[in-house]
Amino acid sequence: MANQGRMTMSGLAKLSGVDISTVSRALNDSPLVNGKTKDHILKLAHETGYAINARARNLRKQSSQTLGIVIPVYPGSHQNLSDPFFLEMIAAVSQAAAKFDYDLIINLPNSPSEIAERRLLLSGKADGLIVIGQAGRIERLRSLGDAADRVVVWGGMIEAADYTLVGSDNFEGGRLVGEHLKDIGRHRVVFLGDIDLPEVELRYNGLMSVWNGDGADASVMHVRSSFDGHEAYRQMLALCEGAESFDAVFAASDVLAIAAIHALQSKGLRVPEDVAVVGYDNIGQAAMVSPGLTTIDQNIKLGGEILVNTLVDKIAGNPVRATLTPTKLVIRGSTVSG
Amino acid sequence: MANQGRMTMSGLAKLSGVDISTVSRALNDSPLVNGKTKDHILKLAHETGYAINARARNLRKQSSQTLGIVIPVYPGSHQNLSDPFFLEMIAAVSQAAAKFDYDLIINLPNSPSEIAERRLLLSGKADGLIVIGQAGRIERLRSLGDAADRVVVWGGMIEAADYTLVGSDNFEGGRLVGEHLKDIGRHRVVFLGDIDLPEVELRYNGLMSVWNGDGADASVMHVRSSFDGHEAYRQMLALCEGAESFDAVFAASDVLAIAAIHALQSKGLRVPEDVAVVGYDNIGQAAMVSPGLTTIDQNIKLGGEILVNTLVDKIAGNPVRATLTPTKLVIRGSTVSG
DNA sequence: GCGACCTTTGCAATCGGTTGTATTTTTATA
DNA sequence: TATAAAAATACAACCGATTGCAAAGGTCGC
Repeated sequence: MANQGRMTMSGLAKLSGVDISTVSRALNDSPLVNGKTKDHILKLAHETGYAINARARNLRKQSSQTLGIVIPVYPGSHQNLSDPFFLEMIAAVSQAAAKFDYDLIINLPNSPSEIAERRLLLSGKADGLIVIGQAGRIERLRSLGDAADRVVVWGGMIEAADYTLVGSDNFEGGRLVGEHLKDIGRHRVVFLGDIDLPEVELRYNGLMSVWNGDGADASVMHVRSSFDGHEAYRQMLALCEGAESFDAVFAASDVLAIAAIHALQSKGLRVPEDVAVVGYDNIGQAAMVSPGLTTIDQNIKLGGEILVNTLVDKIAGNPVRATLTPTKLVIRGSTVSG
Repeated sequence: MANQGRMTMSGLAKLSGVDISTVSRALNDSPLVNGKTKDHILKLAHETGYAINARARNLRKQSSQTLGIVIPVYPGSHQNLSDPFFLEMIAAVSQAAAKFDYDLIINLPNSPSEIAERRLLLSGKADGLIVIGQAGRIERLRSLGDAADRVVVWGGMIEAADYTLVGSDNFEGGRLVGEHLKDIGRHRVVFLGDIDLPEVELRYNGLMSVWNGDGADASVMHVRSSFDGHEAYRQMLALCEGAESFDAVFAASDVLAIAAIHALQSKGLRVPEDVAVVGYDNIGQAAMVSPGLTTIDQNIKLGGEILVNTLVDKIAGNPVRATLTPTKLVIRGSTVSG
């Protein structure tokens, strides 16, 4: 029993003695249907456990009430796999999408060359696409063609982008960190990250801007690292073994910052007394590591909402423009003790 | 130009001068179609940038080539929002699903009472569902009815389950931790977690089993905490301020363990010298915090694969049974120094 | 009491594929 | 060359909804 041969609208139509079109209207709460009729049909639908067949509805309505989110986590470089930033972003986007009754398809491409993203769009599995991060895919994003008007990208604002961008103010984030380091009297700063990535470059530029025009009594050293904590750890160990001296580290993400602290401490350096460390993202763990991590909060929740709102607007055909979300500094024990 | 009025199969049929059914078969690489014809159609499809309309295909084939994954992250209790365990699980499931050409819809219910999960199934948006964790929803899972044969749950093995379970061996994980603590001579253990959650209870029981029958020269104290790092932090602070003495903490997750270390260190206790700390999950950060975290590795990647394989089997109508994935201890600095 | 109008319902086309079966064409066999 | 068998293609029904339009029933005013 149960619903083998699952209930359909025409089944309900037969049961209730009206036409299938009336059933459809009733279930969609159309004002065309008489109140009593509607109630009757709704009751029947409830009793039989009927649920509208999304597949049929999607086909007819030429929409799937589904958004796609593409996150560049390549198994080869399985570092970011565990960067909580992504999960927080997924959660933010998912919750924002739910407000519009959109479901969310998550796509973790297996390689930078993957084209699954376009597939989702062209096949109609998703009505729109959110891409997290533009690193390594700027060219491909630019060649989206007419698919571009159903795509929104999370990333730093760059000139070259002719697609819709939403992102936090990376330059300002970097600047805030610089100001803070200046405030606490640190002048020999290590920037840990890969400035070939657009977002990271902006953070770096923001940091540098603090000392521009100033008496050049500060030095910033770039130590290149991907977003892989293990790589950052190795780089920091190597740095400690070198001759350079420094009193602060600004890492391009909290994961890198945590790795840096680990490396510093294992070399006998104290944080923050010997070296102050600042991260980026303000992931949940940032407050829980010891010492607590000073970091930049990107307001991911707001970012996710804006991403979705923007995309929904685009899908509706409304013009949209790039958006910056605010950024703020969160000070904890990794830069200020006590 | 471009594809306003996007290309369809019947468009391709007209272009190539064959019937639409032949086009369909050609695109699906059916052996019924002549090689030359097939090539011709494929070439045309490529030139026009044609992509099969998934909405139509799904309707006709009564399947959507999509799986759903439900993750209980309630915004009210936004703790777990950042637990990297979930992201690693999502990644594992996503990659496993891709092997079967399944896309993945991610659903983060807004409250424990949410029924989005059934909706995905009944509406046909998803062919099957993976539910991560059974805490607080055992009753609802048991009442899935005939939907149960398209659902697989990740969680600890419990008797009451009449749905399909896949999970790591939580009892064994707890036991391994117990053995390790015994090995390093710790006898006054704090268990940090909520043993009302089935998985956590199993870990607790595993831990306890080590000293059963033994001379009861060991004590285990249960300190209740949800999976929220902040709560664990507060609980540990309170514990430190109390009179109880202990030399080890076994936390139900790495996030809790990291929080515990933070609390201990802020109270001037040394890890591992004064208190050894063990976590659970082996998330990416576990190796990166200081000291490195001794923890149980659940092999999430394998877990994700088994979840998907099992679900695909169920969808195909094959009988399946509960599966345990192996578990292993990873020893780092939080229990053994040097 | 009759036409105008409003409310409610039904009819039928449509969304874009898939697939069982019939039909045509080609190849193989005698 | 006739004919059976095989290969290739075409026909048509179908998946389960949505929606423009027509039609039926009912209300109202005059």
